[in-house]
Amino acid sequence: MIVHWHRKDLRGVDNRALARAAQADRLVPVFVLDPTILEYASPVRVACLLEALADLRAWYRDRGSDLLVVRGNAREVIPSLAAERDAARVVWNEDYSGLAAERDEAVRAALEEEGIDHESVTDGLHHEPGSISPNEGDHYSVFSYFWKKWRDREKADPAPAPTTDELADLEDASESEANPIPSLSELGFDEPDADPPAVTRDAARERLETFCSDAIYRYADERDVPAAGTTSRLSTHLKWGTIGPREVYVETERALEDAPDEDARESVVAFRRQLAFREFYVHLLAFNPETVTEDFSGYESDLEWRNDPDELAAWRAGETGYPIVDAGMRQLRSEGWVHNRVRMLVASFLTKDLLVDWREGYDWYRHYLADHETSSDVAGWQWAASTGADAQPYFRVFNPTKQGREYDPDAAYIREHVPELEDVPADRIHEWPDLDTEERAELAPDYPEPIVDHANRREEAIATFEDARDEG
DNA sequence: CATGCATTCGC
DNA sequence: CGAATGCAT
Repeated sequence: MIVHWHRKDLRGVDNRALARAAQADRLVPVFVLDPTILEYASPVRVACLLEALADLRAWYRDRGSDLLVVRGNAREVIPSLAAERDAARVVWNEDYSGLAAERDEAVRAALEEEGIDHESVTDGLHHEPGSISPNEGDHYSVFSYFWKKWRDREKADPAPAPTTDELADLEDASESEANPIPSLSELGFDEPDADPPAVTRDAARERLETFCSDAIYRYADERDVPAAGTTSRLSTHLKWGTIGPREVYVETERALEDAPDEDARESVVAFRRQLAFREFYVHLLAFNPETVTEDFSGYESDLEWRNDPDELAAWRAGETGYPIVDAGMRQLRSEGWVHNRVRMLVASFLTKDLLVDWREGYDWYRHYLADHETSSDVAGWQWAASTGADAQPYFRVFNPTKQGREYDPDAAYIREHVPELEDVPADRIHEWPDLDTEERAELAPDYPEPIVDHANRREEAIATFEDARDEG
């Protein structure tokens, strides 16, 4: 038999390593709850993980098999489990992010020491790092060139799910009873603040099919409007692997065929472009693992971050007095998810207006986002901070007031997340930082005063970045 | 408000 | 080869 080690591929359908192994021998699926990995987790993410595990276990049990859930260090658990069951091979799907890549190297070494065969394949993205590259060098650092090649390259079909016959019969295995999926508190985590949508196969398929039959056709026009609900919301499923990238792409092909007009077709392509962004960032991190903590493109001298603890606390709490910033920061806590335009805008506010080191923002996202991916979040934060691979110019600073007016004209998104402003008219909300203090107190006595003046802070930020550029 | 990246052009 | 071009969530 072959051991399939599940990691960020919590599904039986469209799972490449699983499908390949199934052709060779009976499968024993296993997931390892590794304390060294859990150290970097957070309540909301562990809650998602446990839900997805329970769902996957049920999927296997429906097929007369089971998912073994083992606690311990993967480098010990995987070889010993393979040896105990006399497995011919251990297979898994690649994870290119820093910590996982290190762990996998250690597991490979341990397996080799035991003389156990192993194999890993690319599954979480269409084109693996190194496969899309410029004429010279191993990866692109500018997205548009990457996109041209990604878009035109042929995509694989979804991988078939293993049949009942291909799965090891684990129905009576005492191991299954001996390794119940632990609870959040058993793993030492508090209940999360957020209550994110279900991380299950049914929820993932439902989301994908709903999105690809309707909203995808308006995606190009509406994706930047947080109140419109036109984004796919597939990020959490892609992160945990409750949906496979090939499944998603196939639905975009169907959507393209069914598209009513040229605008709708372009909209489908606009969505694919976002799928490509995700893969672009995986490549960037795979070839630049140090950028998890280091600036991608450094300035001549270190950036003089202000790092004011009170301002950071206000940003975290969603109490900055800038309505759309606060809406985003509160959505983060309540949903474990934030609309992407708002992610960019709150990131700009933290790194530019408040001049707080992007790593602080990254850590906060890492704690609260159910869909946190090292690759996407590091790249996103560094882009916002103008330290990224394809950084926005340092002098480009989001204007939170303009962004609010432009993308949330009716203030529906703001009001949904900032109840203090529920009864304040949209035009007042959008000019909030420019109103008189008395008027603000009258309109929304419980809502905070703006903690900074954006115009001043913008100037100061640009000056700070210029200083870092010139000296050295 | 710049600059660097990736490609294509021109010598 | 270097210059010119197009372009950047």
